[in-house]
Amino acid sequence: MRDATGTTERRRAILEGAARVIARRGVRGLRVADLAAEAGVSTALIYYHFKDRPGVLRHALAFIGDRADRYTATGDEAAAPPADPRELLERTLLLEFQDLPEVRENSTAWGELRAHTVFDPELRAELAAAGAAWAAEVADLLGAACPGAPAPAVTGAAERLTALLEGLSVRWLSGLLPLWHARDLMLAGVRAEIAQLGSGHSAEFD
Amino acid sequence: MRDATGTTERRRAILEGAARVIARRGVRGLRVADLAAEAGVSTALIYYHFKDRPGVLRHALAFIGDRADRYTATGDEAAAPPADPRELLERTLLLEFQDLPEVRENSTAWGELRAHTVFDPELRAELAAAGAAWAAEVADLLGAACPGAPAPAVTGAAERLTALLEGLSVRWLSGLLPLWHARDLMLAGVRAEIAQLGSGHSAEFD
DNA sequence: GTCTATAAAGCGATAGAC
DNA sequence: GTCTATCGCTTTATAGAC
Repeated sequence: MRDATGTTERRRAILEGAARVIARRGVRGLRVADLAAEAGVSTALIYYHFKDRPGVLRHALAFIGDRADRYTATGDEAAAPPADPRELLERTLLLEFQDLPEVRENSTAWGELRAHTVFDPELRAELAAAGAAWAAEVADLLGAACPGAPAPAVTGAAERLTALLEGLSVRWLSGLLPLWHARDLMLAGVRAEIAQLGSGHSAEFD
Repeated sequence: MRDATGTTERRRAILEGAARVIARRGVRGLRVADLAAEAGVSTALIYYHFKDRPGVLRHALAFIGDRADRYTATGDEAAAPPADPRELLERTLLLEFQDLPEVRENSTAWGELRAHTVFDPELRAELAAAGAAWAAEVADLLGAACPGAPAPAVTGAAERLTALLEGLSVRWLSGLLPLWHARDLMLAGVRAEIAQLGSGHSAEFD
């Protein structure tokens, strides 16, 4: 029995365990034996399904990326009324600042993926693609919030907001910044960028 | 023979090697044997000088932190004329975006330290202290650039700028963002924050 | 597909000579 | 202070039974 992504249930259980172990110990702290214990299987089964440790990592990070897409996308159908574009943007960005296991797992894994790519370019392509998609989504929302702003300025602002988000996220996850403070700083950052875009000067060029 | 910091030359050579290895493989990728090869000494000598692997890491990170202070501080005496506060701020922040071995080593180690603290709080205190000092320095420069701005708004803007800097830095170091683009985005971020501070609205509160 | 058992390698750390 | 040699634990990965 396979689900939509072609993943058997056993494989899925292992990948869910991997997400939990990565959130707890990091990508580089993941031990195959720990993962086996977490998922309630033998180490041999993990090698059977994923070939080797890098294989586990690749699939786990893809799995985590899919999950993130899903909870990002459900902003549409869920909760509150249409709302204005700015509020929609703020709500989307704040989705990353919630003290829920799934959000922590995704954010932690994402940060790990970035940090790991500094030393090992192997996953760079996937990271670039996912990051570009995410920045484009933010740019769309931002463009809707600032109808008159020139496109390059909007793109730049979106890149800054996603970079800011990750800078704040790692501070929160490492216990250096309380969650509420991270959220406040994120919101203020959005407002500063929107004000700049609305003022008619491009933030990108002199 | 000891230098000003009480470090023998041999110890210093090992720590410089550690900075290089950390820049190449990360804090968690540092192997004592690799470091020994890099520094041209035996592994035993490393244990003789630094007791164990965490000891190497502690001293290496302190060493790297000192070096960073030094090149941050030399902005005063060096190069160009007094310059206005905004330009001084911009120059200070852009110091972190240079393709020089020492800067790469420092930025890489700093990012590693942050990422590592997500999973191991052991170094959290040092990280918090260094981060707070850095944010305060940025806040001072920012305050000088925006004389009328309320202190809490300046503090918040400084926190965002340091978070943005690290978010951009990791993208640069992982090869996802060309250096010039990271620099442009950083400058635009500074300008957006300054514009917001100058406009009279606090970015921190509604 | 899944397990138990184990080989093989990696790595931190120490002993002891010089 | 510095080296060579090695110990012992941890971790990846495979063999082979079921």
